[in-house]
Amino acid sequence: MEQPLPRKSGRPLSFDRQAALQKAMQTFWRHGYETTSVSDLTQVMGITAPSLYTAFGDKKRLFLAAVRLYAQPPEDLQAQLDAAPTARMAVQQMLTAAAHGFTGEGTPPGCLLASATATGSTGAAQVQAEVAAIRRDIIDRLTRRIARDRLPSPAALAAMVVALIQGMSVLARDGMPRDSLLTLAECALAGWPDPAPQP
Amino acid sequence: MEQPLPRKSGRPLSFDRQAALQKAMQTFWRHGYETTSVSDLTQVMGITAPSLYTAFGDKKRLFLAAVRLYAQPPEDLQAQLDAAPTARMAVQQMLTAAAHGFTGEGTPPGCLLASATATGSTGAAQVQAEVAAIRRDIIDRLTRRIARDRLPSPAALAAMVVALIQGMSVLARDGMPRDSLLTLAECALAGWPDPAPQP
DNA sequence: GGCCTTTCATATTGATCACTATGAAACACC
DNA sequence: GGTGTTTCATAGTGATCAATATGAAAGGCC
Repeated sequence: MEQPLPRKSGRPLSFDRQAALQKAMQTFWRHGYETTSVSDLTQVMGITAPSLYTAFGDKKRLFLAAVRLYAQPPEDLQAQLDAAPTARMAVQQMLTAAAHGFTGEGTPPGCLLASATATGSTGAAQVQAEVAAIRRDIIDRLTRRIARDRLPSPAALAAMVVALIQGMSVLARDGMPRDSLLTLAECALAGWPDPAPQP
Repeated sequence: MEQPLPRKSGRPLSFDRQAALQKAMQTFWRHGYETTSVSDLTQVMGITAPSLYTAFGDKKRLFLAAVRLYAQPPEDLQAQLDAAPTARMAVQQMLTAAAHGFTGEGTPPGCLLASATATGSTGAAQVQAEVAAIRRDIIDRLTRRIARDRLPSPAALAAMVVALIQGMSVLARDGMPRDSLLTLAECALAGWPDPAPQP
């Protein structure tokens, strides 16, 4: 995190920085990056605009901090992929987690990464690119995991899984219930290719 | 269309209404609903704000007109589904068309329906709902076509296909080339269930 | 040409946008 | 208590938002 080092002196923060970031994340999650105003953020975070700017820099940096809070760290995903006995089970785990995460009771529907920067003005191109890089990283790691199992066309399979997850976010936002998303994922996994015979 | 009937008298329109709507659609397609300003629209449509408002009502109605211009009319989709020899081939047709449509040379990447209202402020809820209704209609029609082939869990299969298409839009926006999207779709279709034996 | 209807270009509306200048207030340290 | 540092609340910055008021201009119809 780029969290500034704790000051040696001066008036202390009057709010919980992490809790405020959590609130900001949920708001970006529900309403998107550009379609969330700083006024929305200060209201939900319970702080004033100057406090927001001194604590987080600006709206863009606050969003990126929210993304880092939302997204699973790359090393965690890698550990999950490595720990899974097969690529198929790793994918099943990812799909199930997505179905649950996109339909949480206390959280907005869908996936922050899928929706928050789905569109934007030209000024938001950099933020969009950073989120796209996260998706690419996920596809790359999943591709390598699938290749380890010697399945055919691992890159296409990995891209298919990520596309499916991002699309599940759209349907979740449309109101599709968790059960439907889970059976949907089950259907997709039913067609997963059989492992190649070991030499 | 809610296009107003041609006036009997008065000063004629000085611009091509359909061409202007086409330009507006492309802009909403690239930059989204709320993240496209009326100023952006007038600039790209080559008309002034009062002309836009007299010709299209307001920003919301202009967007909905752009959506109707973009989206395949329901009866066209139904005709395609009915004409396809199997549900599998209908799905293959949809996925291929998506891969091509999301990576057109002269058009923005991705799918207008998938991205333009992916997020938004509370004031855009109605517009989001109208786009969601289009997706639901597609899922419903595809479900019935799959059920006609007596495949297992047609609703889940249909939802999976639509999710995949919406996710392909995300990857297309990330810059994924057409070939990759096509092989991705091929992978998904490889797992399509076999038709049940005819009684 | 004169009348009616509609669209035109110009200029603006109040609201909201992201962001900040200002000075008082709250802590650590001496 | 005094000093230095940082955050606080208040208020406001110019820019841009969606949407319009205004009156001139352009056509059909008589």
